[in-house]
Amino acid sequence: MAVKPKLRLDAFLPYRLSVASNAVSDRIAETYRRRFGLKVAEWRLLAILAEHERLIPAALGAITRMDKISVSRAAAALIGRELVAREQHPGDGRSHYLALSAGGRALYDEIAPAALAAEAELFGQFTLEERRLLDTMLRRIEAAVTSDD
Amino acid sequence: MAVKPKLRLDAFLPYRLSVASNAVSDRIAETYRRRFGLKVAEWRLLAILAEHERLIPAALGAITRMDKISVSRAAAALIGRELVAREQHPGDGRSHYLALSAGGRALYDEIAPAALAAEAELFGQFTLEERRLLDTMLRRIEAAVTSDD
DNA sequence: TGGAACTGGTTACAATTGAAACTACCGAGG
DNA sequence: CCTCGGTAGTTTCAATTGTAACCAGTTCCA
Repeated sequence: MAVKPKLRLDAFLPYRLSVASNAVSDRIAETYRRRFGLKVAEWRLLAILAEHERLIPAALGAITRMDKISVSRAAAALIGRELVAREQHPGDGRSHYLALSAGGRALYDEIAPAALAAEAELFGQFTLEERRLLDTMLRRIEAAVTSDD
Repeated sequence: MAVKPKLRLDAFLPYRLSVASNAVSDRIAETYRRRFGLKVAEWRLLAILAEHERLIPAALGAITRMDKISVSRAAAALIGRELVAREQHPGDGRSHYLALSAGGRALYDEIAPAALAAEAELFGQFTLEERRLLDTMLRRIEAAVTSDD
């Protein structure tokens, strides 16, 4: 007869994942907020725009897995602080490009080391090998969720 | 000269962790909500109370890592549906015990297999060994965050 | 024993977030 | 062309969440 697997919340992987992730997010969000006045969503757009020259909001959403409302709001906040600029989209009048301003680039250059330092503090206990493994596992989990929905 | 580590959001572990965790949480939360009308916080209290006979709200908070307001609200919802009952606390008049009612137990018995099935669907691709490794890594991350704050 | 400081839990209000409707625009088919 | 279905992004309104104040009740110590 099959063993009936018993549920224990403490050993329930979705729970463990959530607790660990929230702990990390809270900690890092606090850094962004206190030191730079940015929310996580805003920081993500900044980071992606730093890697991409210019993008339309939909592309930002696809890359960061944020829904379009969140992108819209985060972008509005960044534009309000003149960290990001809007540019006309030549091909499609409904959309527009977003790109870092000089100030946005400067802020990013300041945050990036802080972000890497925070990561190092939290994940420094892991070997490079372990980090790679964790990265791979997290991507596999993501794939499992998004595959069939 | 040292290599200057460059930040790429896609490879940034806190980001990967957050994306994976949110994907899993969203998926599972949807199950609880649609099928049982429970929010994640309520489900957590239910699960812990199923393992513990009776607990005071503060203990529930400590175990589930929820703050006392969330515990209070989730408990109120469960009591409203008569899934959980309040019992007097003999020693301290400010507090009280919470315990599953018969209905709460019955609902839990129904949800537990669904939760395990959801876990199996998302993490079934991992070997037992890998799951143990993931669990350990997540606990190490948690410890790193909570150690020095 | 009688405050003063503290703790557990709840409540009230503000800020954040999410869902649905809306506006402006595009693009295909008649 | 010109309408109709669809898409990009924004706005509005409601629900959720977080923060701060609050009310017992308890503890400590004069």
